[in-house]
Amino acid sequence: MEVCITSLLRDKGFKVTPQRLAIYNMLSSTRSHPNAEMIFNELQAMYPTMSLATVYKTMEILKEIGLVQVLNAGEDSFRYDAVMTNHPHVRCTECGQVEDVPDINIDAFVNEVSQGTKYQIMGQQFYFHGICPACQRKNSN
Amino acid sequence: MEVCITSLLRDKGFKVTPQRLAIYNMLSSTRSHPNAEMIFNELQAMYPTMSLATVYKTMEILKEIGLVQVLNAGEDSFRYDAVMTNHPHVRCTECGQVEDVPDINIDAFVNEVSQGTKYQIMGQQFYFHGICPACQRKNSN
DNA sequence: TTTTTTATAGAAAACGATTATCGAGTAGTT
DNA sequence: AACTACTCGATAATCGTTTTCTATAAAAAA
Repeated sequence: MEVCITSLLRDKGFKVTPQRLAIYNMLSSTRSHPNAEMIFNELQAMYPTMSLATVYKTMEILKEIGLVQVLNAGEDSFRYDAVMTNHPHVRCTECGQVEDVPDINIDAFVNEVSQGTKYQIMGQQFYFHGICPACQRKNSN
Repeated sequence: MEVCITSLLRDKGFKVTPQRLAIYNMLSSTRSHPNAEMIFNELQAMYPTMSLATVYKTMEILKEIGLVQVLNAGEDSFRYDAVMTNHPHVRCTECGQVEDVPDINIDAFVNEVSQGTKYQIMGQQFYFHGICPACQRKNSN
């Protein structure tokens, strides 16, 4: 991982800095699909001088070199995901958490759309919203 | 249509105003999935005193009474659609236009996800991005 | 290792979409 | 017509994100 991001950055003419490694490591070791502010807060303890602008600029670079994808789950801020495989996400409308939708093969559906439209399809994003198990339990009490 | 929005507004305690009718009529007679500013610009000629804030406030109400849905196609602004059936959208990454994906039945796919997750699914949005026919032609020249 | 070059980090300001505030005016009711 | 509550439009505020600028750190050159 470390090697991967290091060489990828260098190859594209970007410098390898502690901040970039820290941001990518934090993102690739969580499943919470954090937004910029969540990443910033998480890194505060270890990197007290980290700037929110640095998070944004780093995400821009990581997106450019293909290490993260940007999620837009219908909120007012963007979330980031270091898992680059194309998978649907589901957001809880009560607690706001965003999770992966597991064990779903989207290829057949994507192919159907690709063939049914005259667009040259380059990618897609699927977002579901609903109520997560924890909030369902909370509601039934 | 006119009757529909009029009674729906009244039933929910909202007043029927020329601005609200104009905004809804404009939205329901286009396929361009405009954002607030596009709606505002479109109505400038007929309603020169229309405020952008009024567009936003009206969209909030129309969403609440179930006459429009909000689209989030990965841009920095929201788009609006007066067609309430759940259908995928595709955005051209070159010219930025957003179109409906026609003739696609998403029910089977939605059901598969609903059963595969522990969430109580309430809705979903599918966005594709690619290059539209016009831009493909433009590129090949 | 030292020097030189160039990109970067961080602070602060700028930006843009959206929302809130408020006073004057209008819709719907009596 | 009169009354009440809601709404419009102008403006300011908000908030996520981007830009600007300068000291500094990373990489290259010497």
